[in-house]
Amino acid sequence: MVSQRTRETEDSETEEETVEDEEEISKHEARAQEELSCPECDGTLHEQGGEKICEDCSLVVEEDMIDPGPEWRAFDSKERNQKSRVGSPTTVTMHDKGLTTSIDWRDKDAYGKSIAPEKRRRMRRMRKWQERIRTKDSSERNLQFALSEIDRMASALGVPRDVREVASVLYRRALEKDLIRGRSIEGVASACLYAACRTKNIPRSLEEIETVARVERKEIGRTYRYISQELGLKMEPVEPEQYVPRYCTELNLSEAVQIKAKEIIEMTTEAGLLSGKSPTGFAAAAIYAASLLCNEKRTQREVAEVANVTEVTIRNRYQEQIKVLGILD
DNA sequence: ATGGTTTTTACTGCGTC
DNA sequence: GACGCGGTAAAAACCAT
Repeated sequence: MVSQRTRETEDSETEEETVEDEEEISKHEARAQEELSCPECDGTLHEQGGEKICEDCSLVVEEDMIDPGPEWRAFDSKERNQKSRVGSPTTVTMHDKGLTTSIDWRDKDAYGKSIAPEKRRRMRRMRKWQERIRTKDSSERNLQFALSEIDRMASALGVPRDVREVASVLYRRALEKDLIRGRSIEGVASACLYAACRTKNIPRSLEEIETVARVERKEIGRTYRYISQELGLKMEPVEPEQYVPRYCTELNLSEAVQIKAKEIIEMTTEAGLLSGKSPTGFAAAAIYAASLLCNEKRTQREVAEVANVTEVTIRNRYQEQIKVLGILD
């Protein structure tokens, strides 16, 4: 009831020196994107949340893209030179951040010559210990399993890599703070992924997470709330707009409907209808209404299906929305 | 634990194709 | 008659206290 949305400026830590370089980077990105244009209207494509979206008509051109960019961030050109690149980048999605030393099993030296017998014994011992250290204790194995689970689920949902990284970091922090105790690894991993999606503005609803997770929604939600509180994650409520492009493409609706739906959401949100309501249902109702207005009607059932809400919810939101809109138009 | 709010479940009636 | 749609009541889920 009091969940009126708080528009906070998040991440307002803009340091002066970084600015020009950030610009340079974004210019570079823009150039890369200009080569591609929308098949429908030749508009510029814009990458957002693992989806390629046309800026003009909001058509989702490509989903589940692979993020080819570097996983590190460069804050100035010096740093960028340093970081780009020798060897594989470190990644938090591996339990040892991919930094393991691996010792060859062959008893040969760097020139391929056999190693003297007395050294061989030493090598063998080192190898053994290396393996022991790699998966040191239960928490390491725990992490290993959890991170592979996060990766599996993220792949199944088709979320980009940076989200997985965030999820991995969250899991590590949860583990450090000993928040896993008494909870299933699966549950915490799912919750971390859900949280990561939200922080990265790539909305995947709990329902969607549930389809790939091995735990039920209730537990994911409960665990999510717990860890987000314990880790001090400041989450803003999900904006209904974020669901619009995905739902619309799933329903084969045109860009006009998307724009209309977003309009409806904006106007009705102004009027305070969103407060306390589920963003998915809200978006679904707006899409339904927009589909009617644009003569591309979809049934309530169809919309309800893709949005994972019931028709009743759509009806209720829809009624409220058109009531407000009726006064306005 | 409790109470208030929202969503879901289940069911009914009405109009249309 | 099947289907879409609107409405309702009761159960379930959710959330803050």
